[in-house]
Amino acid sequence: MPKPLALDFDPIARADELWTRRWGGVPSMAAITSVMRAHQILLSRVDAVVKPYGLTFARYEALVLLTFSRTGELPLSKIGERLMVHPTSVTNTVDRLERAGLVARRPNPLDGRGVLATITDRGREVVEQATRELMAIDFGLEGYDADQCQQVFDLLRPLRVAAGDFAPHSGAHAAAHGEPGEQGHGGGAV
Amino acid sequence: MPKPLALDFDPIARADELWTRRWGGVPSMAAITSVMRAHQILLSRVDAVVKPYGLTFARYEALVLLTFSRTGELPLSKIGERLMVHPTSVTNTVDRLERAGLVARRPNPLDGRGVLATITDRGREVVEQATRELMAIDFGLEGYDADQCQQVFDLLRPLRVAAGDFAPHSGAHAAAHGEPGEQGHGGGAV
DNA sequence: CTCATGTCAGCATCACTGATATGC
DNA sequence: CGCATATCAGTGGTGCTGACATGA
Repeated sequence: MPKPLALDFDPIARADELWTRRWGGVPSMAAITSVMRAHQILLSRVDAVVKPYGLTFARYEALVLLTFSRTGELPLSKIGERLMVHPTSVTNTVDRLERAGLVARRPNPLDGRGVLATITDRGREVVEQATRELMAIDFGLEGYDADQCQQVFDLLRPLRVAAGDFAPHSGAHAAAHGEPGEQGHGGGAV
Repeated sequence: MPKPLALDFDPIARADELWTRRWGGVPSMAAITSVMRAHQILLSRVDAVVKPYGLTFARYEALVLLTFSRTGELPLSKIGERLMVHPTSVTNTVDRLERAGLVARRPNPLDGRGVLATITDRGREVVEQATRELMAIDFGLEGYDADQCQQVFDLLRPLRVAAGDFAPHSGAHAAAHGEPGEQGHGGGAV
């Protein structure tokens, strides 16, 4: 469980030393590799928790998003927009959830082209349970207090803004708050 | 290029509001989704830069690692260790690089079981060029100054330590420095 | 007609499991 | 012998392009 500790030094720090000698200081290299590795660690943790429910973190996020809607259903296009995933990925995600009996598809009565994904009762149960478990491990961020989590959010927010994810409206309200989301790691920006 | 701005609100911030109402405050949710999205943005940026060279960021990292070794060659096992990727992934990565003529394989003279990956002259040229381009865009972190990059590194380091990536040796030396690395997003820890 | 929505086929990358050959 | 070093086959998840049918 402790995992033998592969290295006796920080590989990112080590690489930076060599990098600096060769190409000069590049602080962004340490930052991006840190993000890459953090993503990998966190994803493997949450995926492991959610796996027994036949879910991946991406599918879990979609399910959560549905519980956030008043009626428990959303057009697939909305899902893709909020989760920032490619339309074809939404189709795929909903396919899996549907086959697992966690959501159902039905035509959008307001738009003949569209399709609504509706969360089922079983879907709601699964979300509740999985969420409890995920909260129990702080979504993989055990050891990080509220302030540190807030720092992560604040620090990475400008990147999302720069990528055009959303318009940083008037108030820096949200930023000064630090609020989690059901969003994700889906489609490509930039 | 500016990308129409999909949303007029921060989806992560929005989700947190709803999340808080439903399950109570969970600061880690905003943090993890921020990391997920940041990973996606950065990866798409660097991959785009490196693509013309027939590389992915993962392969680029492996190539850089080779240039860091005195002789320009490393056992595949070492590569996997430093890049934190699964052995089978290393085989795959080296396969691609070899087919592209950027590295060559040869048996390890010191260990009959092992294989060395050696960077070729062309591999060195490609690394130089790709690196120049990546540095020009700050590895996707344009807009982040040295201090902010350092914060990202510092903030995520405890997570890597907790995952058992390495033993945080005596001095907080490295941490107090903030150094980039060629590391990555390979195999799973935890 | 143009545009949006969703689906499908297909391709590339990647992580991992399990089995295997080889050598320490 | 047990263990380490690759490799190979196969699976699953994901992301994207291109093409398409349908309807606003």
